[in-house]
Amino acid sequence: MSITEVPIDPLPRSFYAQGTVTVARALLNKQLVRLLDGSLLIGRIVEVEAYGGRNDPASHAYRGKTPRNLPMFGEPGHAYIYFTYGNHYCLNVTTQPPGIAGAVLIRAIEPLQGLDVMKQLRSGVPEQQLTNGPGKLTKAFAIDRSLNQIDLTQRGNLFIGKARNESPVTVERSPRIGITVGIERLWRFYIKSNDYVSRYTFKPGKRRLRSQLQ
DNA sequence: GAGAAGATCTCCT
DNA sequence: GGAGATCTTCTCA
Repeated sequence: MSITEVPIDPLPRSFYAQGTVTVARALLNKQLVRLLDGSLLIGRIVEVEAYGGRNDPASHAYRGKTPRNLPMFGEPGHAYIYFTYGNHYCLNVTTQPPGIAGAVLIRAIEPLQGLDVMKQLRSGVPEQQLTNGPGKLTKAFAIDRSLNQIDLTQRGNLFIGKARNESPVTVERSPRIGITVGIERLWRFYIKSNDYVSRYTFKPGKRRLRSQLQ
């Protein structure tokens, strides 16, 4: 399989240049495409979270520009991939015009193609748990920092496209998961009753003090 | 330079 | 449901 044979066209830059919450909602039901050593991996996006800029205390961009969050301030439609908790990568797509921070975290996808490769990369976990979490999906799709800032509007090794026969879905919203601030905003969006959504009960982040660990 | 926190996952009880 | 693993990033002195 070469990249030109993939039957999905990348979403245009104008799609990502909209408001972050608008893009987050619109990304549901779109397809995440990964070309890995000749294998094609495809998953349907079923859960996302929107993160803003200086006005969003839960966002990496809240305190301004840093080396890590630079992609959030750049051109829309690029990948922002960061490493967290010493173990996991998280995949975001950048939104908003250059200079205005915004990104959408891809929290869960439904595997559609390339399941054998995903199972290998995830050490044979059950199918339903292959990609039902931000750290899980990046591992199943072999997404790491080498793909940070990649242009998702081009037919590269990673992009997001629209299915030709996209069926309508019911979207639900909730507070974002794993954060301790900004939980009053319902900026998490997911497809109702989908088996691959990471969780259906809201759980805020836990603030752990080192002194409490000892 | 040191200390603290973290957009998570998995194992164990 | 709780806690440990693990290490990058950021803040503060």
